[in-house]
Amino acid sequence: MKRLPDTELEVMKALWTTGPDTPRALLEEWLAPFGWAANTINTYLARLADKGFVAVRREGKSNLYTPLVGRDEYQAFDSRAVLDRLYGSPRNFVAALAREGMGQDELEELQALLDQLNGGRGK
Amino acid sequence: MKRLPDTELEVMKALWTTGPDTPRALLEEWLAPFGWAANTINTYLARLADKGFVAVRREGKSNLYTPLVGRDEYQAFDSRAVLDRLYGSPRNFVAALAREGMGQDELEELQALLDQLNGGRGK
DNA sequence: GGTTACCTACTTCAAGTGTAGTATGATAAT
DNA sequence: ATTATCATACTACACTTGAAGTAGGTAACC
Repeated sequence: MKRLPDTELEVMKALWTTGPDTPRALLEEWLAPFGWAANTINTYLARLADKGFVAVRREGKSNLYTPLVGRDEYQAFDSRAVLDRLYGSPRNFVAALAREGMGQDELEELQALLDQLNGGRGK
Repeated sequence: MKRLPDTELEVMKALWTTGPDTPRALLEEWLAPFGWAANTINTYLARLADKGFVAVRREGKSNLYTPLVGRDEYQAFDSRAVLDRLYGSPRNFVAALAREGMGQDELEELQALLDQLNGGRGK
């Protein structure tokens, strides 16, 4: 797997949220804020298809694109790539966030998750 | 600040580790594993200089490059960019790592950091 | 049944990245 | 001085990414 560029990732995020969908619907329902031309979405979807991230199927007059890589799967891959690239360990990553000023809410959320990850394993 | 491409980041990592240094020394001492041609380093350093990440100074017969952006500073910026791009919160990022299989050691390190971040704040 | 509207496939184009070659000037070695 | 060496600045070039334009098919419209 390879890391996706920003724009393609945005399209994937839309697909992960909505499930299989047409370019037009994606643009109107999820990607409107980017202000892309209709064709632009098609370009990104074609590239994602090339890379094997989505499948294309003809559905009536439009194409229907289906994600082939799940959000969880991609995140698992990407998060590890992030560490390898610059941080080395989860600890260093979170330390960097802390320096930048992690919100109190974020900190608590994280703590809760850690408790769960550890507690789940039974001490 | 903008996120750096992989190769430029590798050069910055070398500079962060070694401090101000010449291209040749960087290549031989830190970047040899990449097998780059000598000129390649120069290109990356020139690009980093353009972007304001390093300063150049003439030192005898060679150039000496000094990092202008600190590792901590860059990491603080980058880590937040990572969240914005895909995860939304530290929690989600760590959850992704956990799915991918975080090591026991990594987990403990992280837990210790969290204790410290929280404990330091009293309570 | 020609025009309109929409859709996709293909092409384009500029900027950024990965990687290095060439030209040129200074230095060191004969 | 002449030549071999090395460092730097500039140039090159293929590939990727961000963004969209164009061409050509099908369906709907009147």
